[in-house]
Amino acid sequence: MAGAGMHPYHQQWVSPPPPPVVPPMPVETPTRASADEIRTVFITGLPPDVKERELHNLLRWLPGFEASQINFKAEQPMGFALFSTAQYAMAAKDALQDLVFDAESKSALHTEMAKKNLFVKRGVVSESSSLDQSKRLRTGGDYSHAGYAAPPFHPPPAPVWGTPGYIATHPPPPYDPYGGYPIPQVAMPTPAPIPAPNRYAPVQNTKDNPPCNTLFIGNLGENVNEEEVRSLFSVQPGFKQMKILRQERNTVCFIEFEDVNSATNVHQNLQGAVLTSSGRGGMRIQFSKNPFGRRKDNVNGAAAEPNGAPTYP
DNA sequence: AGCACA
Repeated sequence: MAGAGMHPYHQQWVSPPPPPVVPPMPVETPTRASADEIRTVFITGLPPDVKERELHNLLRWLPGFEASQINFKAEQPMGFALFSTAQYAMAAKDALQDLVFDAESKSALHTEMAKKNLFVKRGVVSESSSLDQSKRLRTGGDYSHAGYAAPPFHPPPAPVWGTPGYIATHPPPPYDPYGGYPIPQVAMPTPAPIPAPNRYAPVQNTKDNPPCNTLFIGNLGENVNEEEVRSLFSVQPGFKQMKILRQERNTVCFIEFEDVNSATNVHQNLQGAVLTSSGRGGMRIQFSKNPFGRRKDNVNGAAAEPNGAPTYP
């Protein structure tokens, strides 16, 4: 017989308030937020030369994002990202997990919930008068997610692969940085579907030239349709101009891009692409011996210099 | 394998 007394259940049980959706009035929320719930994500795997701005610009698109900070004191930068609720933080943690932050340095993020919440001061950002840049906190600022602009991710312009057959590839999955992360559907201008040929054929590309901003297209049939060539290349990112050159038995083509990078992408992505009007196999794409608009080097002059000293006209 | 333009 337990003399426990009365059941302590009273109507005092206030149903827990729903997550803060839209407070009726802009109440100054005291920084000591909902007590102990952790709504901060701890981020490692950032490249050593990461800038706070870079992390901030990545995070600012995530729902509920409030502020971020990087601690550079440790050997490796440690990032902290504060969200308005624990759910948002956990969703963001999952969304960022293993995200390739920097393809160049191959750095992928590792995220976990932080041990402590990121402490947000009140006026922040602009006030820290240049004393210690590393302590400056980046807050969510004014860009709420209401106006959601296009996210800063520019999916790599991977053309929808045809079936290169010789490399049994699957079409790369559409790049989704949020990976199943529930974000409001926003009508985004479909990132220019880059037409790709529907067929690729193997191509032996022996002896190429050093990368440059101009591509040499070989193995085009003699009566390939220039417009078909143009419509394929002119939509590739970085395309500047092309020149088709009809020779006796075959046709070649030069394509200038804005930079070596865009040329290199096309060099890879469209290698072996089959044009219907070509009547050959796949096209062979090489880097041009001379970039567009540059005169061929004086072959029997400068190039023969034994010490390699270039001679200028 | 074929590399122009200025």
